[in-house]
Order: sequence, then C-alpha cells, then structure tokens
Amino acid sequence: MAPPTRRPPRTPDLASAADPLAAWFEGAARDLPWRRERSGYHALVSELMLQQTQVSRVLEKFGPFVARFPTVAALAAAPEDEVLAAWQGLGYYRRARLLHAAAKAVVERHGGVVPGDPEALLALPGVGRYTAGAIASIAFGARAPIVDGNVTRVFQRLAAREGSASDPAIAAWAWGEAGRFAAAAHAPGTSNEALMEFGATVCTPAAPRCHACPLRGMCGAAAAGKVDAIPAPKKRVARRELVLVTARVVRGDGAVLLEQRPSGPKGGGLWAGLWQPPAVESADGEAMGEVAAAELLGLGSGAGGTSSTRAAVGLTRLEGIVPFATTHRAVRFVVFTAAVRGRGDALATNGRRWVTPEELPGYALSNAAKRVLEA
DNA sequence: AAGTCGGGGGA
DNA sequence: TCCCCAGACTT
Repeated sequence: MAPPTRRPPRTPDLASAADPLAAWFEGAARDLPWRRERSGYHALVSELMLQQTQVSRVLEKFGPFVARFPTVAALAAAPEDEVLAAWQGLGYYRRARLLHAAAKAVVERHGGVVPGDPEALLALPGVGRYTAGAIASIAFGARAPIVDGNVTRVFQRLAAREGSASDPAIAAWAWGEAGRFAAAAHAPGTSNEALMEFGATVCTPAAPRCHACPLRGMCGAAAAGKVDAIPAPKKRVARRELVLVTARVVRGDGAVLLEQRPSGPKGGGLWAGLWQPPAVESADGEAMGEVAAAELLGLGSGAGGTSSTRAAVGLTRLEGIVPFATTHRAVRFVVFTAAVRGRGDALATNGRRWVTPEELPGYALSNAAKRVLEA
C-alpha cells in the first residue's frame, strides 16, 4: 500500500516559541508604566488592575494609584474608601477590595514584602493561578506558567486547535502547554510577558496582523486558513434589564445628595460600596410621575413624606432616561431632579450625605453614576 | 459548571 | 450590535 501522501496535522511544539518570542519582545515591547520598575508591589497592583481589563484602560490609573499608595504598607494602612476612590472608573470594584486585603496579608504574613513564589502568591486575596504565575515570573523570574485570554488564543491558533477558549478542556490543555513553554524558556518571565504582548498587539482577537507575525511559519491556523475561526466565539448570555429611578438632588451651594450602595462581606453586587445619587429599582420607572418617584426614593414630596422633608425638597421633575450597559446588565436610569433651598439637613438621613463639588473627588462613583450626575 | 462583576474600544 | 479584555470568586 502506498504511504499516505499527506500526514495528519502535527501539533507544533509551542514551547519552541518561547525564546523567539522573547527576542521579538525585546524590540516590540510597549513602554508601559509598570514595566519601568519591576517590583513585586508594582506587579501586584498592575496585574490586579489588568484582570479582564485592557492595557489602555489601566494606563491612566496605575501611575496615580501607586503615587497615592507608594508601598504595600501604605496601601494596607489606607482607608477602604480611598482605595475605592483611586480605583474609580476601572470597573470590577471587588478587585480593589481584594487588592487592599492582599496588601494587608502581605504586611501580616510577609513583613510587607510581596513574595516571589507562586504558592505564597496564590494564597493572597484576588490572586488566582494566572496572577500568581504572572507576578512570580515577570517580577521575580520564576519558572511559572501563565494562561490568560491572550495565551489561550495564541496557543489555539498556533496548534490549530478549534473550540471555545472557555471550554475547560481547552483551558487544561493550555495550562499544560504553558508549563512546557515556561520550562523551555531561557528567561521565563520575559517569554511569558512576550507571549501576552504578542497576543495583545499581533495575534489579536479580530483582524490579527499575520503579515507581521514572527511565528507565521509555525502557525497551524494560518496554514489551514482558520485564523478568523479560532478560537470559537464565546456563547453570550442575555443582558438582564434594570431600571433605576434616580434623583439628582442639588443644593444651592452646588452640593449633591449621595448614598452608598450596599457591599456585602463577599464583595456584594453591582457597584458595591460605590456612591450614587439616591436610586431605587423599579419595574416601571419610566411611567412613574414626579410624586411617585419622590415617594419611592424617600424624598417625601408626596403625601407619604414627613412635614420636614416636604418642606426641604423642591419640585421634582423628570429629566430624562440615561442608558448604561455592562456585560450582564442593561441599565436605564430614570433621572429626576430637585433643587433644594437651605441646608437640606432633613434629607441627609439613612446614610445619605450632601457632597460638595470640592469633596466629590474623594468619593468613589461608578462611571454610570457620574453620567447620571452630568446628564 | 455556571453566574456575577464594569466599562470602553473596535469591528 | 456584538465581541473582547494580563480573571477571581461564589454557588
């Protein structure tokens, strides 16, 4: 029998890309703030910020954050409010609490020095398998594997392995490959970082720059013409709708009334612990009149209000609808406004506070709440 | 294993 | 409009 004219596709040796990628990285690395000082602390902060967050978004937040909290000890000693305020706009605010808790743990367990081994790092709040490997390898040169969205995508394409990146079998395979990749690297930290940089700037999710790819010769997806089909898109979940009746209550001196969203011990829900104009969830907020809205919000201009609040709050009127989308939510803020004469002390109850424009930067507001205030 | 948690940029 | 992003944690 004649031998097959064509052998079955063989998985390329992904580990062989470790040193070429590191060499490519030397000339292609972006100048990022957290690459200037390779300390464990800077690695910890940047990696927490970069979880599910693009570099461009972290770029403007990292510098001010480490300037405000220059050391692990400074961060650990800071009030949580200030940490949240410094995290403002980054999203996934639980990470800010976890980073704060991690700093405290580093002070308690490690004398304020971020540990360099993956085991100790993994024990820190907010530090999972990826982040532990990233800090250990990039900041300390440890031979630890990492797998993030970039790594999975690059590996899948090089190996022409179809499927979704969220498939547990794909993830397990990627971790195995990442282990061999780190084991083969001359400088594991550099190769790991190069691998992510490569995924972020060349082997991008959409419209990858295959023409400029240093690994094109070993790419199975390119050979098979399947670059655009690998990895398979993640199945999407429907966004739940949320209607928040909101009141922008402004005092004569420009102060606005704010309240703090609840934050449970396990992180809480949407925008947990952040401040916002008084808001209440409602199924039919858009159809709601001024009186009903004020009553629902406890602003008391309706028949249910106390005499003191009735006197304090002026006429409330519907300002408009502010839409806001997150990954899992489609939020519509139904915004009412009210001008308040006098000090409005009667409204500053139940945790609500008057916040002047000068004080506002010290309060952590979601970008959604900011948008409502500016509407 | 699935759900939750922000927000914006790019196709 | 839909997709993704230097994921971790809870149930």
